[in-house]
Order: sequence, then C-alpha cells, then structure tokens
Amino acid sequence: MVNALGTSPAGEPGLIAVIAASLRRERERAGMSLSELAKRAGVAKSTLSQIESGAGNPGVETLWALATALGVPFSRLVDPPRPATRVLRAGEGPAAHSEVAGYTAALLASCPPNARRDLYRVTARPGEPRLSAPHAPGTVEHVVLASGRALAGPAEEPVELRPGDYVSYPGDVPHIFDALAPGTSAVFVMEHV
Amino acid sequence: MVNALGTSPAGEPGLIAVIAASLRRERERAGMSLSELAKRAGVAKSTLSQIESGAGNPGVETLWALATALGVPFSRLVDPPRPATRVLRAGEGPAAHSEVAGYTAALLASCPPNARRDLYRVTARPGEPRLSAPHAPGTVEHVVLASGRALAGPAEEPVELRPGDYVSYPGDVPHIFDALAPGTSAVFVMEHV
DNA sequence: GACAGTCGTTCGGTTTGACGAACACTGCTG
DNA sequence: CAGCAGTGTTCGTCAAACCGAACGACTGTC
Repeated sequence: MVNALGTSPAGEPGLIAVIAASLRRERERAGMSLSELAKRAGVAKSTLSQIESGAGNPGVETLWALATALGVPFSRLVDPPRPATRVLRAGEGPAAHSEVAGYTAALLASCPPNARRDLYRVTARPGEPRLSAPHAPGTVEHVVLASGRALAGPAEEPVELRPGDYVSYPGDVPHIFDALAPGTSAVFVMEHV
Repeated sequence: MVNALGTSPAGEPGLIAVIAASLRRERERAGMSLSELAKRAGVAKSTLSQIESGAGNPGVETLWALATALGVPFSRLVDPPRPATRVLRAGEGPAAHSEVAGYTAALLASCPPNARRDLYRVTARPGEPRLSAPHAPGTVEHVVLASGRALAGPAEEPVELRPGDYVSYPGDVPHIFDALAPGTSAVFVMEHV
C-alpha cells in the first residue's frame, strides 16, 4: 500500500509521512517537548519519537491521545496543507452554475483534495424554486439569508427565512431553496463531514 | 484511557466504539459485504470483522485503507453523529458576543466536540473597527458580505468588500473587520481545519 | 439432496506497535 | 569540573494487530 519510505509509488507523501510531519509541526507549535507531550498524552516517548520519525503504523488510540493532548482535531494530523488570502468580487465566482434561470450559485471555497466544506453565494429570483436532489450521505447544508425572503430547508418541511436568518439541515435528503422576494441572496455552506 | 467496553468513565461512547459503529454504518450504506470491503481495502476480513465488533485498536493505515475503499473521508470514521434541521432567527443567536459596541456576532453553528467549523452572523456599525487577535493556528476565516460595505482581512492588508463579496484569509494572524457603512452585516465561517 | 456460492465469525502463527530503561547530548548551576 | 535537569534517541521485551485458513450458517441451482 505504502512503502517504507512513507511515499506512494506516485510520489506524493504517504499517510505515515503526513502524520509524522503534522505531529511534529503541531507539537512544536504548541511549544511542547517530545517528553512533555508523551507524558500528557499517556504514551511512551519512545513511541512518539518513532511516530515523528515516520516509522511504522501507529494505532488510532495512540494517535487520538496525541491529538487531544495537543488540543487539535484528529483530522489535523492526517490532512496536510493550508491556504492563503483570496478575494472574489460580487460578480465573479468560478464554476457558477445556474441550472434554473434567475438562480446563480458561485462556488466561493472548497477544500480539495478531501472536499469537506464548500462555500457558495447564491442569488435567486422568486417564482422559480430550486429543488435539489439528495447529496452525498452525511452532507449538511447551512444557509444564511443575506437579503430578500426565501423558503429553504428539507423539501418536506422548508423554513421561511428573512434577512439574517439561519437554517441548517441534512443535505442527503431532497431540499429546496425558493426565493419569495426580488433581490434574494444567501450564503450556503455545504459540509461533507 | 478508554476501557475495554469502548466507553469512557463518563459514559459517552469511546473512540473504538465510534469507529466500529461508523465503519459498519458506512459499509452497509455503501452496500458492500464485509468480505468485499476487506478485499477492496486490502485488509484481511478477519481484521475488519474484529474492528467492526469493537475489538482492539486498529492501525491508522488499516483504517485509512478502509476509509478510502469506502470512498469517505477519514474523519467520517472517527467523528460520531449527524445533526438535524435547526433554525435561528435574525435576532437570535446563542453566545452572541459584542465586545465592541455596534458589533454583534452570533454563533450559528459549531461542530463540538471537535470544533472544526464555526458559522457566525455579524453586524457592525461604521467607525468602530474590530481588530481580532490571532486565533488558533491553522484557523482560516471566510467572510461573505451580506449588506453595507466593510474592510476585512489580515490587519496588514485588509480588503474592501461590497455586498456579495467574499474573502478568505488565515485566522492565525491579526485580522480586522471594519464597517464602512451603516447596516453592514456579514457571514463568517471560521474553520479550524 | 448434494453441490457451489456467499455471508460473517473464530482460531493459530507471524509481524509489529507500545512500553520502559538505558543511552548520548545539551544547557544550566553550584 | 561535577552534578543535574532537560532534550530526543535506541534497544529488548511483551502484548496485540494483522493475516490466512478453516469454520458453521444461510442461499440458490441443478
């Protein structure tokens, strides 16, 4: 699966290498010594040393203990990178898909490679409700209405929103966004957790 | 740390129990048999059987192989549940902290226990810029301006936003939000990646 | 009914991760 | 300089994760 060097045949850093790097990075950022972290997490410092050196395949409990002792979420240790400042003007927005006339959605931010959260800006015209098919299981959608008035939420029981209102609901069931007034716009957060 | 029953002394399900449940849930959702998943992931089905039964402390590589074979992100297996529909009216918002007069931030959604993403609704009055100290390292902030006009971003090089504009920037450096017009409101996404 | 196919579980054997002790190294202190 | 309190490393032992094979149960086919 992954060779001893911690790199896959394709060349990108392997899981173990990522964990090793992340662990050391987070530990140093927290200003903890190897010994101290080992003691707090309740693992032998020899174990921690080997993990940080990229040796072997640590158990989840061990890794979990280290993550919590560091005060960081588990996934921080397995996912690699971090982004920078980015601006998108009101008109802009890549991959803007307007399947229904009067409805535009601009993808503001996504999290490749492990897309976990997408951020959309949406504007819609009244009288043209948008019914979405269920997304991937586990998806959660968050909507904050910026202006206008809209009906949003699960298709079975949508909620009427006014500016500033917020609603979240499972995204893996049919759901709807129906503008009730001209100039309706909203911010969508799709979470693939 | 966590006893053999997979439950902590406090009673909430332990890590191993969560993994066991998540794994079985995701596998059944994917319509795969235990044998099939084991073969695709390249792990012995006996190993998979034991993990799903809540026995022992699987290695990260093993778990990673299973997650990728299932086509789900790693964190899906370690974080527990899923939420339901939730509504917060414009006035509402728990834990609304207004440190500066004219500035209100309502916490719309957070992801305990492993807070990974917080969603805020913010309204601010002009003339009272809000300078935030650096947050936890790795934090990323996303801002979509809903109404008004504002200066937002890293303190060194903020960006002027108009309604619908979007900006994201590292949250672990000093950053600012300064309303430039009355009735300015925005949606914040704080990501703890 | 016998056979072949699957399902998930259980059983020895090998590999290996976690542990604790001893290790070399550095910086501080009397 | 000796002593000490840290650092991160390596080494031998033990428990356990992983594997492969064999198992009983259940399903469909000739």
